[in-house]
Amino acid sequence: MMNRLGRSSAGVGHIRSESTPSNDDEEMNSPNGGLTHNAALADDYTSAASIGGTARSEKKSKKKRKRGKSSNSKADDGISNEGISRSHIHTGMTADFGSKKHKKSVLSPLHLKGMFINERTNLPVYQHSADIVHLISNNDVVLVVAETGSGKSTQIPAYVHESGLLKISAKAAAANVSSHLPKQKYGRTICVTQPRRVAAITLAKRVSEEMKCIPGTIVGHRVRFDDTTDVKGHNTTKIIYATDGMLLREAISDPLLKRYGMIALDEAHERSLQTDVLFGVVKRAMAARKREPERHKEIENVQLKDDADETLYFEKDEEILIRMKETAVALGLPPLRVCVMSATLDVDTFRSFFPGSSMIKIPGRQYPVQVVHSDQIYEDYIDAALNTVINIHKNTPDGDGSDVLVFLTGQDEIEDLASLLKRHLEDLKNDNSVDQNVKGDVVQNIKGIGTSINSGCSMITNGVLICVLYASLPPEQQMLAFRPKPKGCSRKVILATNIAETSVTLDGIRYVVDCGKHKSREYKSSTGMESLVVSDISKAQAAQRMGRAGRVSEGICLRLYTKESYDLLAETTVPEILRVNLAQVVLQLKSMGIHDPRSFSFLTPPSADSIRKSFEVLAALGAIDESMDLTDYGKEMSQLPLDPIYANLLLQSSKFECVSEILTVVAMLSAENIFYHPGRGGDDQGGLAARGAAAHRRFASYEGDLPTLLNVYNAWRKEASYTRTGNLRKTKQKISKGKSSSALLSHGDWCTQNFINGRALTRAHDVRSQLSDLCSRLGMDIHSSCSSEMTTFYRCICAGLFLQVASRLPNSSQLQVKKNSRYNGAETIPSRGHYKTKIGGTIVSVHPSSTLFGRNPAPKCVVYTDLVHTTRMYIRGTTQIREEWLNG
DNA sequence: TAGGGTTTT
Repeated sequence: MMNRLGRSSAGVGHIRSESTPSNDDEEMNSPNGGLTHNAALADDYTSAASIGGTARSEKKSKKKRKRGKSSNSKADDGISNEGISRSHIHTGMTADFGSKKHKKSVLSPLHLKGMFINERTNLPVYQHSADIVHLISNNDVVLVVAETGSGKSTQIPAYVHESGLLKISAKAAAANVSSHLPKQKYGRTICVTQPRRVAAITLAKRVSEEMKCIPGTIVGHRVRFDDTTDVKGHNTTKIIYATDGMLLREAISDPLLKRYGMIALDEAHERSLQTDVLFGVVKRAMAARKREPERHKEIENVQLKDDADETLYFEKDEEILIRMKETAVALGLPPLRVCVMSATLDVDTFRSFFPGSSMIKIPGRQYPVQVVHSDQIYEDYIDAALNTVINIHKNTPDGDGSDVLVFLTGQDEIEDLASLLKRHLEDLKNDNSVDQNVKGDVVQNIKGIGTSINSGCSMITNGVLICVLYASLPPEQQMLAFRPKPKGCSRKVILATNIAETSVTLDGIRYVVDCGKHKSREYKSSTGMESLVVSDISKAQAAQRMGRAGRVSEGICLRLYTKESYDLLAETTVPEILRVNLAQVVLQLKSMGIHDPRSFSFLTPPSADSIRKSFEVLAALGAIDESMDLTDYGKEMSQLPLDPIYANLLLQSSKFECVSEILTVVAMLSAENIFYHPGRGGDDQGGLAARGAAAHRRFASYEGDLPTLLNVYNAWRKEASYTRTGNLRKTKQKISKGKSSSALLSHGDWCTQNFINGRALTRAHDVRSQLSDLCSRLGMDIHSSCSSEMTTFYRCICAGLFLQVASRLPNSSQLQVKKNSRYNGAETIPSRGHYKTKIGGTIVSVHPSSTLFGRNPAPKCVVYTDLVHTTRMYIRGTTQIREEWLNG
């Protein structure tokens, strides 16, 4: 840390302005056709650019901005070079229009009902509204490539709805098949899927307002614990914004997705696990609802080997598709239209997945962002980030719209940089003799967050508010980054993980500092081992980070890596489906009637090994039988929105008569980040880390982490009924209607005192209620409890997690270690404190966050919830068991 | 001796 302080002159001084990239439209975010927000900002722009420190870069940046326009329009044309249907931005015409003449270029404003007509017609997407509707009406699949701010997510569903397209096609379909059918009830609704809850909720709200309807009538959202659709009756909501996981759930009971006439898969470029699975599910439904009687060529991406079983399964899947088609015909289902909405141009992937799809590109409404790469490779990017931020602060005007967003990989780095920045800003203050009273004023002016200023890592120094932002930070401390700057504070510097890439939006950011790294989860199916590794981001992520500087005005993105390093980055992020344990996905697919997930049409097929491993787990849990068919038990498991391991644990609890306790444990495991661990990295004012640890110790169980989670939940509930009895009763009523309890059960003080994440606990509470309902429906007695008879509880944990057992190694033996490992050249180390996993035989240690860490004597045998590789191999979520329980 | 980010009838 000290060496960082001592090297304050390095950093941005070495960053030079890059010449305009001529063939890379990610580099410059264009001013778009007809929208000019940029001209007036030229002065600010050059002064900001001068942080490079040379007259050369100033001149270049002016030139660059000019060239940026032309280079971008070139890039737009470049799309058609991808071999996709040609799309001209200014007309929106595409070759897929075929012979039909296309006259109207936009929907008449009269077509747009409700409020915000001006706002709606000013959006870039409006210029293409008629084209989009036309494309959607004439193609099964339309790919809309549009950057942030184009209005695609709010407008396209509304255009389709307002055009009456789905009504017409439904009627037509009914007429074609059997005219005696009553009023068409299928295929009338539009579903827009989102990877995140918040997005689904806010989009639905916004579109309701725009269409001047009460939320839940024509437009509604459907996310876990919160469903505002169909308030007026059965299937009355016509535009549903749902999380993709929610639509996936729906597909389990209705693989034909009968209700929907169009499904829009938004944020497709993010390639989240659920969106990826949904691609295949939607494609299957589409194939089944297609009107042409082609029956045998629908399933693609099949890699058949000379294996009788696999052929058998393929035939089974084909039979199922034929049955789905028969159902679709019998019900008169109209064809399913699909609209894929993506911000990046990974068109080859989408195109080969949906052959014959057509595409349209719409400009975003982003201000241009100048990208500056560093001219050297930094070994210590925290140091480089520190100096870059200090240089920005010293050399650019502050005030509104001058905030800085720094992307780092994790909490430690963030806290580290926060304390370094604080010290440097204090030094600056002493140098510049800034008004010493400012700091005091500022703290007084932030109402309701005084405690966070003192207790967290966020702080105000020299008129600069340093905010930290990462997922496990309690919400009240996250809020600091979103609130307007307090009086007397001229600049905000936000230090964030990739939570700020997509999950949250921050206003007023002008400078983005990007370290070029992120932490990502990887999964090895061979060992069942997860690892969390720091790795390079992709170009798509770099563009996403850059875009955060151009939301409200022109911005600057400073990359702490060279242009050469940038060029070597992968184009897109590895899809999640290639990086995670697929047991739950495979179970879901099986329960949708897909016999062999290897024949399932994945956008990017996961490795056969990964699927085989999932099969092994499902077989071991009894979810599938020898012929790989779903068992009754497997069907029950698929009803529970849990990883199959936990679904099994929960179902086992009936036998042990401790359903109540296991419900709690499983719900707590579903909610991440229950414990808040403050201030390890930064300077720890008032011994926060120690206070946090002491608070957590009060809940610790001698037997391990799962009983500890039980203790936390029970303590929280006790607190809840003690302080808020009235509200709690209300909450229960609310939950029974399927609504979230988060508004009423926060228990902020209790959580703060105990360093517990209140939001996570509230979520666990919601999950628990949902799981209770589901268990009741499965005929379980949800009130069955072992009360103080904890041995039954541990036996149940053991029966549920029997695949995740590790035994202590004898203390006397020695372990071989790899050369150049952290053990300083030693070839063997004492085996003390090490465990060996029962399956896979991996040598692991108990994770330091576990209550069993450092316990003396260490338990002989444990079950664990996670096997992770970080700095070394760890088991987390450990609980002591007796080995003999494993046999019965 | 240490936890990127989502999400599920």
